[in-house]
Amino acid sequence: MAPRSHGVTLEDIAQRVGITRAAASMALAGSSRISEKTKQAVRDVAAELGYVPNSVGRALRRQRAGAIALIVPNTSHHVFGHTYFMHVLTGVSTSANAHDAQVIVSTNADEAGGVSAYERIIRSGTADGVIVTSAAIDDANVEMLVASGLPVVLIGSFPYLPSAMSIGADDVAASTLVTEHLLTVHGRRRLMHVSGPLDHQTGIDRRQGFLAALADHGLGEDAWVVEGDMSEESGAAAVVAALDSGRPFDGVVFANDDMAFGGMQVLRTRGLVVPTDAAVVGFDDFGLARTTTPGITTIRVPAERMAREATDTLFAVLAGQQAGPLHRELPVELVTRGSCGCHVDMP
Amino acid sequence: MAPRSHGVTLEDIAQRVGITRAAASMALAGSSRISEKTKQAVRDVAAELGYVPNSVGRALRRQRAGAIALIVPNTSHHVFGHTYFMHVLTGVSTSANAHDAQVIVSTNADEAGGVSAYERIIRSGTADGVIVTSAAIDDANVEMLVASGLPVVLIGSFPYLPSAMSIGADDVAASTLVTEHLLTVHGRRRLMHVSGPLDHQTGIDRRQGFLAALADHGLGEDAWVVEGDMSEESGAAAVVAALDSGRPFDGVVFANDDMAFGGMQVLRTRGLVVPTDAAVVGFDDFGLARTTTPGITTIRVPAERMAREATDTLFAVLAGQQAGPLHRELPVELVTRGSCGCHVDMP
DNA sequence: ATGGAGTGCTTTATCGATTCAGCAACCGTC
DNA sequence: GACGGTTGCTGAATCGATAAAGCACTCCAT
Repeated sequence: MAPRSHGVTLEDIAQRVGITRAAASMALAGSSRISEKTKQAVRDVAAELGYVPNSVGRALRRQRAGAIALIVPNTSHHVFGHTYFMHVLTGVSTSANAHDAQVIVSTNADEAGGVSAYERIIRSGTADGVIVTSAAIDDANVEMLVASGLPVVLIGSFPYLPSAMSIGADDVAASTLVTEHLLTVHGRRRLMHVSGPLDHQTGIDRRQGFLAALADHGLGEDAWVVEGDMSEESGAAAVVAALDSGRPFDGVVFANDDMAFGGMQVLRTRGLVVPTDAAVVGFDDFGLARTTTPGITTIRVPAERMAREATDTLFAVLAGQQAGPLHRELPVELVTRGSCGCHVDMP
Repeated sequence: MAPRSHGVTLEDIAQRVGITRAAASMALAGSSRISEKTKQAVRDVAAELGYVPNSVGRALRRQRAGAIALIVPNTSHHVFGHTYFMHVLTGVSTSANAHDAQVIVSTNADEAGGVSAYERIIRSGTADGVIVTSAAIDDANVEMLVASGLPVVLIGSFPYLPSAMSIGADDVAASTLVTEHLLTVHGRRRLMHVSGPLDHQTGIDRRQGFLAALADHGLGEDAWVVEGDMSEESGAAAVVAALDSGRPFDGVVFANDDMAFGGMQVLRTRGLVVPTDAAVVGFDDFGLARTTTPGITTIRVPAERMAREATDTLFAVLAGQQAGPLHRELPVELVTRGSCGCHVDMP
């Protein structure tokens, strides 16, 4: 690559003002050891030349990059192409802006050389800390990263990593809540659950919430759970298999909205009406659930807020203000729409 | 902030092997001036210590950051929360990964001090080049950035910036294509167009395409165009106003899918059936159009590919392989669904 | 045996910003 | 008028990696 077009350095300013780099630096930093007259002169010249401190030189000297990384494991590829990620990015970006830091978005694409992207980005000094989202349970990299003592905050729940910092949502309670809704408000009794992948805590917790609700109603005996992968296709496939099995059901609790949408399409194709023949509920409310017909009753996951608070926490760690491990779970909200029978859409 | 936990440096390796930093550096670089034996020793120690080159030191010395920035103007705030951005990020990220570069995502949030975020990020050496997306026509920062000679590639069409590099889609032809579809295939004659904001080239071009199609059919005289802002709400508002005006129409060409969705909801609320009473077409196909009922006939904009090619071009510029200005327009594709009358959805 | 070409490293300088120890000049004070 | 204290800067070192020049030493050809 060709070298970057040369910028204005402190040296340029110093020469113009007739002082040294060091003095110019102190002047711009507002040191009390520099005369007001010189400070003003330096500021004037800096403005005139359009001086912007070279962040690389500064980072080297200060031993911190002024940037944080947002890492998305490639294992959960569907996540990167998902609306969820936008919310996360917005939250991370908002917090980072408030802390004058850059955001580096990184996928865990290259695994060569035994050093994971997680480690590489931190050890290389490119970023001062990391936000990790949608990590699988068996992702050894996350464990390694947390164990290494580098500043990391995870988005999600990681009960098997007690020393990690994380901000999640109360998936279990939320899933119980939405299942209860079908049981209590709509009197459904034969529910199926299409779970997320069970190597993600989200998949486990949402299934757990479903099972807990059934148990509360004495329906725990023969709970019906099918594992999906959060994709629209897997939701559709689960419903196809359920219909073909002949086992009756009057409601389906999907672990996310994408699968719920896929399932609803199959139901419609088979001539079944949602919610009359089968009520449907989803999870996430990242956008899709609002736009389908009928709208999908779901749990609103505050992804942006989770990301923002995770990032705020990361900056607190970087500032030395956050000591021990910390896990927060943000409250979620039930959003009722047409798919459960609550609101009848327009004719 | 507390200093970053100290990493392994070349000095550590050099000491262990019994050579100097410089030799260690050359060894890892594979220089022919270092004996095979020493090279192997250095590689072994580097692996053992988990050495990762400090990207800041390297960037300072090499005078390039090894990172590019993706800038989204805050003026078009709705864009950041839009699915479009995901596609762009995916494309940029893919190309950057292939070039071993980091991606810095930046909003143009802070405008303080007269130096725009655009300039700051480049002048500070944080990024070697910039991808700018969704810039408004009157965004002086983009002009300044392009004029400064810094490596920039724009996503979109910027006919008023002839010296800029850009990759866009042929919005005019595409809009003509989808309008033609309503005119020719579905025999509609009274079309309304809800445009995007006319301070974006996209808004102008899509309107232009609509008008051209009407003119081709001798309907150019009293073309009906309303300006929206690409939001669902503005699409809804445009349809409300149209219905209330009493002026009859049998089809609406929206400049994007969000507005089409908003419009369709209003039509349904007013008891009108899409496409029977009014055909609807959108633009973008970033996800929404596929999930509504009926599905929205639209133009598929290859956002990810645009972003990928824009980023590839940026790297070509950085490598000095791309000289003159360049503007490419990628082909778009008509995707027919239920909202125009082409496919009847399931009962 | 002597100059030229390798070979394999070391030394030194550099990138830009920042920090810390100095060091003049000047001030007031007893 | 010598002395402590301030004011306002300079000089040098540092962060980590790397490029270029330099310097021993070996080897081969003439």
